[in-house]
Amino acid sequence: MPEPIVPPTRAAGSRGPARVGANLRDVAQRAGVSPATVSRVFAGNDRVNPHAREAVLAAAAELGYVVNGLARSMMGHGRRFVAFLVQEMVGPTFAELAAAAEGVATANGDFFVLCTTHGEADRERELIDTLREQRATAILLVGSMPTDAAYAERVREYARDVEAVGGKLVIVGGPAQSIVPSAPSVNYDHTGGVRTAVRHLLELGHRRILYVGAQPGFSTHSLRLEGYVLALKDYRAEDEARTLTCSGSAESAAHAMAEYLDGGGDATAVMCETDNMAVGVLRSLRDRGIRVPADMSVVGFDDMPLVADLEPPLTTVRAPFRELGRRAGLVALDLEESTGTITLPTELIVRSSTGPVPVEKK
Amino acid sequence: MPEPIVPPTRAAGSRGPARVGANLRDVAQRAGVSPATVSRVFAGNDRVNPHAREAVLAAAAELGYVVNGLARSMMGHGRRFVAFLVQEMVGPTFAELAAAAEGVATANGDFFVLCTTHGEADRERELIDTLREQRATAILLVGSMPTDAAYAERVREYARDVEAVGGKLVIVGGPAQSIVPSAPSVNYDHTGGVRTAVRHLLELGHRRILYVGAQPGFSTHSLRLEGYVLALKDYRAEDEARTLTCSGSAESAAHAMAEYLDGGGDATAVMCETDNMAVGVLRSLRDRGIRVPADMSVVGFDDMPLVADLEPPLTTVRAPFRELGRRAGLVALDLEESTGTITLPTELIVRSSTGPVPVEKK
DNA sequence: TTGTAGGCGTTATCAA
DNA sequence: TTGATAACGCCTACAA
Repeated sequence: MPEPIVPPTRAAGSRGPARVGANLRDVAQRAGVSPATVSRVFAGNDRVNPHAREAVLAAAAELGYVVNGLARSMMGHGRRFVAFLVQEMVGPTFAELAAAAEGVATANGDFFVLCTTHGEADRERELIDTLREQRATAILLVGSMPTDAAYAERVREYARDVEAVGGKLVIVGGPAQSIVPSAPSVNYDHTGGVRTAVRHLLELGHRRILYVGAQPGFSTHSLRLEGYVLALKDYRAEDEARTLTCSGSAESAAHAMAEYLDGGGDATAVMCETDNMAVGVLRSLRDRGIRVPADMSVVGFDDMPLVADLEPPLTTVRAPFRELGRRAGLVALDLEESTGTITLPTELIVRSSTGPVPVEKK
Repeated sequence: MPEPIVPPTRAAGSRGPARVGANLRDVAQRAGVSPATVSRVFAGNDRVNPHAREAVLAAAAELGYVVNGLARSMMGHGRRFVAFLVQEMVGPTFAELAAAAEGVATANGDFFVLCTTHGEADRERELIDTLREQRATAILLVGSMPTDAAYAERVREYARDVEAVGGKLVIVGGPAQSIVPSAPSVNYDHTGGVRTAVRHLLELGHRRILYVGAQPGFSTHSLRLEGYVLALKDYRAEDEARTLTCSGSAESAAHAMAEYLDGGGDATAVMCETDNMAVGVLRSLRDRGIRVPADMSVVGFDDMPLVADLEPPLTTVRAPFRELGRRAGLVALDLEESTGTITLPTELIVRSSTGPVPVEKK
């Protein structure tokens, strides 16, 4: 007959927080061994008498004992956790990137914490401070970032502060070169991707190619725009450069494109900084009866879900978001050594939204 | 002239883990006060002499002191965290839902931990155990779940175990009724959404309406299919029921639909369990030159991004994922009281993929 | 208002 | 192999 289960003993004259559940000492007492032995059993590797081990396990089961991970962490033996700091939890880039990084962390028995900054600097700083309090193993700073010197200095400060509490800052998908000597970064070839896409248009005979972008002063914009400029130079067509700026949403791109067309814009092809903007551009074109690609070619960037199902299916640049997330996770948890910048390649996916330049417009 | 900064003192004969950074005692010593005073300064509310406070703050700054959140949590005064358990970090439902729940947690100064189960029961159990170790404040079990009794029992076990360490289990977007007496649940009206959509088709004159679904034995399938059945009954058309099953991806839906059509299927409209399946169905229809909605009407569910940009724009049911996430976060952190089931309404978005039944086929 | 002392739950060391 | 003891960094009741 099993003994009645005694509620966890509360130390006499206790003044600590209210206890919930049993602790290691409770188990030890019930099993008739010392706390150290119980610890050894649950830590795993240590040699402990099978007889004692069994007693401990039985007592633990009866008491519903669950190791306290917080206490373990305080001793430096707990699970680690990586934090993922992103502007918004949306867009094509987010899901795959996060999923891959999470996969690495979880597979390693660690945690994945998700935080959104909404692009606000104050919030970003607050989140980093909070994460420092919790002794985050690593912080992944993800996405487009301001390219000015002030922000670079800010990031160096983040890195310094995070390192001061034993953490690590990793820059993901941001500027081309790490802006912090001590912080590793994982990135993909924004510039090369756009360059290849624009060269594709040039090879089809286009010369008057419009670039539709957003967020001047941010890394994604600068890097991708640079690809456009380089491609034009490759074909000695730099004089034909023309650009349009919008806020980044499909709506804003549609609006900007409409204005461009109504203003007599003469481009025969459009390179969009993101698929989202390409969707807006396509809308605008459809509204005006301009056929794609017969009258105008359109290229996007990201290869987000469903763009292959648009009418016409969108030609776009695919970035290796899954691999990016995986590598970022690996670097964050010191499963892959890296101090510099890792840059992953991009790939042009040619579908049906691009075609030869219209003859009458050549 | 500032005194040289002394490295954190390591207790003589220390045997604990390697220390990193300064602790409360270091600050106290440098400021010439007791640890209790420092604690009071950083805890915030306590009354402490402005003079002493200043000294403490100065010492902390010099030492780069950062409160140890882990130690705080052990005392029951740390930040809390809610864990989000989902099968996959993809799909239309995920981003908005997670973003909203994260927003609630972060706004409250708490954390948001993300875990994917990949639909594996073992992994789910492991994750919950790990989360119990870390004393998660709440665990959000998100998405479609098996409808069998064994799984219900399993979830009851989860709830019991989580509660035993002071946590809380919240069921989000799953079965219609909470399957655990003690666990609150937050859901939306799957059944009503499909029922309204199918009634919309019936009102347009359709009778032979095909239902395309996935994952029999899971809650999302059962609940949505039930809406289809009810709508047919509403119009005394239950004899016209016909269903198709696929794995859930657009590809599988396209394949299933192709087989249906090639087999002489005579439906004039299709109700798809998800937008993803609708995309596949549309592909299949386009391949065969079947016009939508002239020859066939199609309805989806989820209103995922871009379905308004398909050709034709998709009629679909929108679920309030953002609100769902917000409420789930609120309930998880006890910011909203709820023990039963919260059910949010859905909305039919009529676009251009649905139209009157073709005359010759009536 | 401040300091002292004891406790939160764990693990490492050292002696038995 | 086991147990006593002392950390880890923090909070709080109580006394001063």
